[in-house]
Amino acid sequence: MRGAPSVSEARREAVLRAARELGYRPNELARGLVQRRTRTFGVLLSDLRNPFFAEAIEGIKEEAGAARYRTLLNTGDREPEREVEAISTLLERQTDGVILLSPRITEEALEDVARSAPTVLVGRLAESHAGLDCVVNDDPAGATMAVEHLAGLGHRRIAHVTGGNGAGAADRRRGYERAMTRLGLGEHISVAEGDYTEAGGYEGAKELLSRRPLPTAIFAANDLAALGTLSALEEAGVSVPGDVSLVGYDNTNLAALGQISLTSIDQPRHRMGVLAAQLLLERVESGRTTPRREVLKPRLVARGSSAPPGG
Amino acid sequence: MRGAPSVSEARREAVLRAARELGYRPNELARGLVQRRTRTFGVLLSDLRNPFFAEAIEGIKEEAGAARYRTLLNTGDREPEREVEAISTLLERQTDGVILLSPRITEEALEDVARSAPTVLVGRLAESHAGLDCVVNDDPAGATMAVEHLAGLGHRRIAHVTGGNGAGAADRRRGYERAMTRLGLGEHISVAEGDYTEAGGYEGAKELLSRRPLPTAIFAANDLAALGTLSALEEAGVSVPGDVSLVGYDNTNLAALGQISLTSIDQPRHRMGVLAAQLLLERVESGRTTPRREVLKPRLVARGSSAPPGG
DNA sequence: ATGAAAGCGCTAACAA
DNA sequence: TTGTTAGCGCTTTCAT
Repeated sequence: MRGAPSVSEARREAVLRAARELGYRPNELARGLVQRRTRTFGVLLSDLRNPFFAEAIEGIKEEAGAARYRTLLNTGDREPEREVEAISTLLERQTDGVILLSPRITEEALEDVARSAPTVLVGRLAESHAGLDCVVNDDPAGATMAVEHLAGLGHRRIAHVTGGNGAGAADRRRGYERAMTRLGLGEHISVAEGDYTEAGGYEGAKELLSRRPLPTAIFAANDLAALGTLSALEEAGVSVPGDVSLVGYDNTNLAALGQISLTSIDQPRHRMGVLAAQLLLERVESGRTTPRREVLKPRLVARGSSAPPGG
Repeated sequence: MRGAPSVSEARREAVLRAARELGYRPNELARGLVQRRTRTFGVLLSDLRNPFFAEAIEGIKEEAGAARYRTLLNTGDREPEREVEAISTLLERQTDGVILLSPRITEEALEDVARSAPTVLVGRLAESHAGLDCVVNDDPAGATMAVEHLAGLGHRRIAHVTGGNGAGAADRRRGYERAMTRLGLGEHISVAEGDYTEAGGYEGAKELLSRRPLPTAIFAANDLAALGTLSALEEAGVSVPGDVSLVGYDNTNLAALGQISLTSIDQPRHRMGVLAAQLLLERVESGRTTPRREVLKPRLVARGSSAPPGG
């Protein structure tokens, strides 16, 4: 009898002590089966290598923990199908709800998930609002900030390494293209595919370096891609910010490293995690079903990787 | 009837189709309850910010997946008590076994876990062999390599920033001290506490910088700590490797970044993950109970952060 | 090849 | 306050 309402003190202690001695662990499976809830949230994170998620998860755990919810993590290694599987693993264990951090799964798979359990999507907007909440930073605005920052420094040939089919990548790319057009730099739009990873950024940057004229600035879709870009530039003997300025996205701890000193667009990760957990709690505890969207403001953090061209 | 031995094709298809249409998901809790096994491994990782674990987990997932085992992750944010809780969350959901990646929990808590379920400890050796397997790299040997590398370059005042109470940190520290003594550099032993994080490395390096004479080389207990050390050095206007050489541990992707170019001791992370999963599978499937220890060889990867002193 | 019944470890509802 | 009973969704065993 765990946490029963009316049991004598003596008995409770005796039982608890005995349990401890026997190394008893309650079988949460059985408990969950009868209670039809497990007080557990499932969290899918798209990439264990991206430090962006660590802080978001801290926020989730804080908020969930305060409401006495446990958290279970899983990852699908950025592969849509593996992500679906990873989410299934979570769902089949009857997590009361799931938070999907920047998943790459299709809209269809997303709707399947949302139909199965309360779902909060982070880092990406669902096309259909069907019964799931979204927490994002304003990607188009963030991309615009990056472009305006570089243009403000005097750059015109500003290129972009995308996040491929990653969460929010399309919005960042569109934001870049629109900002360029709006600033009258439409003819200088130059886009290379990446995929939110270091390797992807490296390949994207190589592609950009093969084009002429060379860009004087590059906006990478996230910090990881910016690091890959940095490697490609260095390898090609292109100095940063001397020859090419660079701006990333996420403002992870990597961007802040002295040797990297990457100008980056900050997302309020911790806050996003907290918000995601709150939204999920609302759905699970208060039974809210009307979908909600939270769009947070990004913020540019200028560092050493961006400077006027030809500087 | 999932995967039954003898059901007519027609029926099977019909049922499967209907299930799909209804969005049916099997309740693995119920299944696990009756089968008394869940075909799920729990994995605790100590730090989501440390890219070291990403590859180890890939290895685990590969090997476990091949044997049709699912994987569930959790983290305790490097706090011993939270780790215990995170492991409980895993265990109470009846994971068939757990893999603990560099946990900070006490030996006692570790034994509790091992008593509850098949357990494989990675990154740290258990004092008692009681029914759990260990997969580690040879930390004393790795630390020795770091010291010998630096001494070979001509350094004598080689200091060490520790990993605090982190997994394997004590062994790395001892390896450092012994190697220094063996090389006749005992009087130059200088140790500052860190904790396997960037912040810890930063603080440890600040401490070292406050001592006189300054070291000409620093061996940091892991790459994250080395990054923190790098920040502290840069802040103090100390150039690397000009004034001070630096060696890390883990050889994460961070060490390989061109701007960082950190000499580091490599651990075969992927292999360690594969091995851990294999050991756990042996315990779970073949019922092995005799404990095993796998000690893998580390390897020094020299990069730009280490050079002869006064260079 | 299919249906019926028992039971996994737990909690909820009720009776004593 | 305590003991008893039923049943969560599934698999397994035994009849049919």
